[in-house]
Amino acid sequence: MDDDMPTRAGTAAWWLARAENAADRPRRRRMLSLDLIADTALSLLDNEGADALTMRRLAQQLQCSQAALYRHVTGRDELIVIAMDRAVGLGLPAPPEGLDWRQTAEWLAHAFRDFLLAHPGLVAFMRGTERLSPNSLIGLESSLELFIGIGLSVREAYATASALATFVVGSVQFNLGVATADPEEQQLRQRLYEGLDPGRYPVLVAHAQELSRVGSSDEFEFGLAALLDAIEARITPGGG
Amino acid sequence: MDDDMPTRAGTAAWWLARAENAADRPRRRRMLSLDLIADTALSLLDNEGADALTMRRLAQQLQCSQAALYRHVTGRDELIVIAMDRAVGLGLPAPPEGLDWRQTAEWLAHAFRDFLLAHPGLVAFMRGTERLSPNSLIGLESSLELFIGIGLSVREAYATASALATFVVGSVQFNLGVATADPEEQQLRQRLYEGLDPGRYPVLVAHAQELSRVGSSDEFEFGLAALLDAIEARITPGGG
DNA sequence: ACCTGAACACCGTTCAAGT
DNA sequence: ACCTGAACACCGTTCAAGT
Repeated sequence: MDDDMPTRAGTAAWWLARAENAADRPRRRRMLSLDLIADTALSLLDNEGADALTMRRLAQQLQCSQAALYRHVTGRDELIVIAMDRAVGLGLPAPPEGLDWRQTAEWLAHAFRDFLLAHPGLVAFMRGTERLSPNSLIGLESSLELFIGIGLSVREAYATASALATFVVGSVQFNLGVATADPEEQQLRQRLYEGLDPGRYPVLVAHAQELSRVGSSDEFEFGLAALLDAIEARITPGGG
Repeated sequence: MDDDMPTRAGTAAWWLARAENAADRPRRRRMLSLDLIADTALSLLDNEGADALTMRRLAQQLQCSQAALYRHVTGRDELIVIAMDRAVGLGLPAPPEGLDWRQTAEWLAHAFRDFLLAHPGLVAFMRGTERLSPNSLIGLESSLELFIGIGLSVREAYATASALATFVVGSVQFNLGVATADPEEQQLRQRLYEGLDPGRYPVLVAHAQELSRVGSSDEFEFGLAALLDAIEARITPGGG
């Protein structure tokens, strides 16, 4: 019906259309390719930050005209979705053998978090539009196998995998501009808490120093352990 | 030392400077005020989406010049942080009386999530820069009181409150472009799963229909329950 | 058939010039 | 003392014109 209406990048319809058109996509003999563009976008993000990901700079980096990019990509949004799929592939390596389900989930969560922390330019662009991308689906598939394998229903397994992914990405995103580990930042935070009205913020004022020292890893480890505990409770008879 | 270097909006140093300068901020007798600007920004976000939040459109909406905005705000980033603080204030109403700690936390999490879902234009701008804002600190203070009140340490209480906030915001953000409840979207997702290579994606192919029906609320409710269970385990002797 | 220069319609931010 | 028009240096995207 509306097949010729432009579809927002990242939607199911968009991924479907991509899969169906994979065959007759232009086989380039030139240097410029979608893969090269996506890789260049990622390195631009790493080297110069999120603001540097513009079509102009990308073209400059690739030594082509801006317009040439539009032969491989319908626009900036699509480019971002494709670049994020690549990033997911890089951030989700295969876990080591011989771990039990909990260790596996924990290992993957830490691996992806560490990857995002090492590439802070990426994380601003993770908005769920990459959830249906090939590499995300590989991650989803193995998570589902893992959780169905220990006895969760398909629905539970999906909700579980999804909540874990949400939490890992969300906790990095939500701490992007905070620098909780920097001692100077901590001291400023302490001063901020101490200077509050003790009538309205009694706890923050009373525990200013201790609170200013809690970092984003504390938050992450608590949340991750909580989610894993909940899975464990769900597969233990009498639990939950 | 570097007090006259411009500080990034949302950092502790920035909020500190704001608090200290509160006294001698210009008392405007004109219509234009920071509050009005922030409110207009929020309504622009609601009515026209995230892309519409530009200094130009804001000035147009307020019937002033673009340059006039810069008398109240150092730039767009600062405006966004301030607007997000307003949003947090609107999204975190006081919970009803008579609830126990778990019901309270649950109520607040749902209230904030519902608020974000009702204002999808906002959530893209929540990146943690508003974590130290006045209204966020009000929420933090009351969460800390809640969790310290049931026996958690200060550190645990902070990590708990933080993880909950992260998960609520993250789960909305991570599902922004997904529309999991739309039947048409679900059907497209099912087709996408079904069309995958059964060798590489056996679970996704086998359970395509069921998986395509799981929505973002399933994910949210699982995660929220998990976090609350973990708190409960931590305060129950012998738990955790 | 393929690529590009140049344009279009936007941005955020600044500042000389007005009143 | 306060405000603004107009500019500056950028954007994403398009398309007539080149080879």
